[in-house]
Amino acid sequence: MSGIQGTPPRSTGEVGGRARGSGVQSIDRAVTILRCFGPRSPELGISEIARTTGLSTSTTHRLLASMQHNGLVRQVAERRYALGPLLVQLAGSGAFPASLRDAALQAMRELRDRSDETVGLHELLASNKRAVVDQAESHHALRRTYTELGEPIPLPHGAPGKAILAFVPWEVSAEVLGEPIEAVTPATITDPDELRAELERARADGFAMSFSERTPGIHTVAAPIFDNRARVVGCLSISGPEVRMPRARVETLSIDVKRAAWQVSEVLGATGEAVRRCREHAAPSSADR
Amino acid sequence: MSGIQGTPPRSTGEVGGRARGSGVQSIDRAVTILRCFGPRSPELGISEIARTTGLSTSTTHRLLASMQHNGLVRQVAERRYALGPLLVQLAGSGAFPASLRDAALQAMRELRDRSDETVGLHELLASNKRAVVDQAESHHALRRTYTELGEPIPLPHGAPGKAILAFVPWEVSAEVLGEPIEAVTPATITDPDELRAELERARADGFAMSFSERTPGIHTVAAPIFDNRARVVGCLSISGPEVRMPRARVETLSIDVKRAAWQVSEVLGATGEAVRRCREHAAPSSADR
DNA sequence: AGATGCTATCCCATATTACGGGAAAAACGA
DNA sequence: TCGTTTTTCCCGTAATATGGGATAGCATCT
Repeated sequence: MSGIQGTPPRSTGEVGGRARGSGVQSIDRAVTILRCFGPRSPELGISEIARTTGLSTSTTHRLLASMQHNGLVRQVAERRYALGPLLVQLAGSGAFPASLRDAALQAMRELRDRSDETVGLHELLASNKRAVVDQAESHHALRRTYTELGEPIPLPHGAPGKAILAFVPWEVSAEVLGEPIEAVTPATITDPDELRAELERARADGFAMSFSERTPGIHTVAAPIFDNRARVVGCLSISGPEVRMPRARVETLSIDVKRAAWQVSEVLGATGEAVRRCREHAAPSSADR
Repeated sequence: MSGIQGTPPRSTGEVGGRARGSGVQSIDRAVTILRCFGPRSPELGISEIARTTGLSTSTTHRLLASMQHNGLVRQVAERRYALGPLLVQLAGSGAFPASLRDAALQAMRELRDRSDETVGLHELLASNKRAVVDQAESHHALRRTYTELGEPIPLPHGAPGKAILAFVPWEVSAEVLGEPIEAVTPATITDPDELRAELERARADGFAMSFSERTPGIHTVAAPIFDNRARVVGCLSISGPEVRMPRARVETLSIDVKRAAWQVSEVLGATGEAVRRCREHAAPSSADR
């Protein structure tokens, strides 16, 4: 700890505790610094940053100066730094997938190829319904095909709707659950309490299932997609005929859908923590109910 | 050009042509790479990046690997890179000024202190009107004071409205200009053609003036504020009594308002190029009119 | 007011880190 | 199939970034 020599050997790296070997130290460190900023601490001083990152103040100062020069951070006041305009610039530059469709395209293909069942992309509409916005069709002769692209569908019908409904803010789900549910197949869940329990389960598992609830003979798994503001924006689903989709397979596939949906969420800038917040806001804990 | 020696001295720096001395080379270079991505080229290969930045492919490869590791870029396909999720994450993390007010606060104070006249912050509403959302008052005994905070005001009335109207998409301004304009003072511009000419001028100059057009005895300069999607979101204004605000001073102050408004725009992530696009979209060139 | 931390900034000798060339490997196009 | 372009890997080199220390500016406590 004590500086005996003029210049002791530098620490071998390791700033934030992440694994070694990413290549360029300065970039790691710069990102570590950027990560210090958050909703809880939108502004930071140099030594504050130095302490949380474990860097020396000299280094922190130099990095910050360079980052400021490049617009990664800005000096919001004397001895006060905040995230810089470059980030918002790039985020809004149009270089990002403008639509959910673009963001999901690749993941959908992969998911379809892995399962060889039809993959659906569903989007939450402002009207608190959902619409199928894209599909990647299975190659089987007998397969699910979405003919109703863009058509608004009530959230309580089918796995995709349930996957979305489970993560929507509770004010919204309360509103949706307040209205009577039309039975479109014999298996449709019409009892609000039963649906509530189903949603609770979906929230815990991170996916929802449907066995002929909306279309007779079709079984579906769906997992939600989040954006960078921690809101559900839609979901991915795998659908197929009941002959190929017994409960066991549906449950197996749930792992793949979840992974794929999460992959899309990441592209949209979602973070684990953000989703946690979302989950909490969707289910007012038993405390305040 | 020919590699005579084993390792010739490295170029003295200078990647993108920007001035020297920012401090940390790797950060400069990383940002230069990030800047390569844009609406025109959302995906790039390594050698493509190396060519546009002037870096060697080795260096580019190493930097990219590190940036990918940190989420600054992502590999969208084999040999295809795009901007990474970290950017959207940080941009949406809530560490940014949530409101126009927050973003403008500092600039407003500075502008007020420099001019010692009342500075107003105006926001474009969805209803195609504007509202005063904040003010920094002059210290003079005789000064402009906004009493109507939050009140919707038609865009054709006064300098702030004109500054906004001049940069709004032309569909919108066409709609606003289609309706009759109520005269609220003798100086109000009610002739659509006259207003159109005025807007054209404001678009060219980057600011708008008003001499008792909305409130008798008050002269105002205003300059627009843009966001990271290149949309006008509002404007800053300086207002004062006519005795202190002859045309000459108004014109002088226009420089300060413009600078301050631009400063706010930058905080919101606006870029020069984005604003150029905005300007073009606001004024369909004589070609297509 | 004076004293005492704390923070930001600057400078410098040092060697660690990142550099670019070159070559192999892999993908692409013909 | 072969030639070309692009990506990846390795390595010796020195340029680059590093951390310590010193200075000066603030804020808080006594």
